[in-house]
Amino acid sequence: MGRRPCCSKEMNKGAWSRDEDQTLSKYVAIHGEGKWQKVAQNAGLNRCGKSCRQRWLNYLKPGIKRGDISQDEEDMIIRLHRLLGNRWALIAKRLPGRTDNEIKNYWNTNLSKKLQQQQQQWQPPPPSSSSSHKHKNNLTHKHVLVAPQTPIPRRLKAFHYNNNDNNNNNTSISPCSDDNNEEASLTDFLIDIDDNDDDQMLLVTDNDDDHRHNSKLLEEQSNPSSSSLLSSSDQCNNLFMSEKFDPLETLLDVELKRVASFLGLKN
DNA sequence: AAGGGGTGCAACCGCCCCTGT
DNA sequence: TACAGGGGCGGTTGCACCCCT
Repeated sequence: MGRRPCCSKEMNKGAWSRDEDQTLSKYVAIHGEGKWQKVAQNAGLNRCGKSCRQRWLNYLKPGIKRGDISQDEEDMIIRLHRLLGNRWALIAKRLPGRTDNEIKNYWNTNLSKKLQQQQQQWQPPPPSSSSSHKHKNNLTHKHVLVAPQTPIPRRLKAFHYNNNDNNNNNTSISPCSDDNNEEASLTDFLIDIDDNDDDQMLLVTDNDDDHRHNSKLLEEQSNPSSSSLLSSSDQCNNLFMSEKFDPLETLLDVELKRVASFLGLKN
């Protein structure tokens, strides 16, 4: 017994015509988004509901930007991808007007190639260096791309809060996964490209100050009234149960401040 | 001019999660 | 609690276009 296809074979497929775009745009403008199966039916589009949704969200929705990804946006994509892996929807949320599909395509066609090139070309600068080093394709070594070393579980539900050593404040937070074999620490991917002038690229480890700083931020946000008296499992549960707390969002906020600083942006 | 290979990107596919019943 | 359907998401495909020979 195979899976039932979501669309009949008689549905239109392939590129959308201008008429179809107009029909869909008009319908959504009047009735709003959602209920995509009904959109397809009621608007008279011989298209799968999913196809309508994708067309609207990726191309027709007002405010969508097309092409010309700026250097700043590229830097942001690189940093976010390092943080999140292939979670394009989350990355897209941080880039106004950009869609997950566009970012995914941009990564696959441009950035992944740069990654490969840089892994071949980049060599660590001498320790005493005080300026950025230009490489081919005009990237400084500050822009070195680093792929996640461990795949992130496709969807995270919560984070484990590990308090390994209370005396040493050696705490860490890692994602909880449905599949223990896939468990990975999000902070494993936090690679800090030094903003200082010493041009050192640092791998953030469980013992790193930045990591502890991020973990502390997570801890404080999840439980402002000091969680130090709670057990690890209680703290994990608190993170999980808090409606307002989104671990990835929080890590993103921390990371975005660093990116803004890195790019010299004030806001 | 032709055709073969490479590239970019729109769109499809299928898995997973959430929600309603 | 179990199930079904819809929606969200990431991976993959297929095609149009471009460039090179």
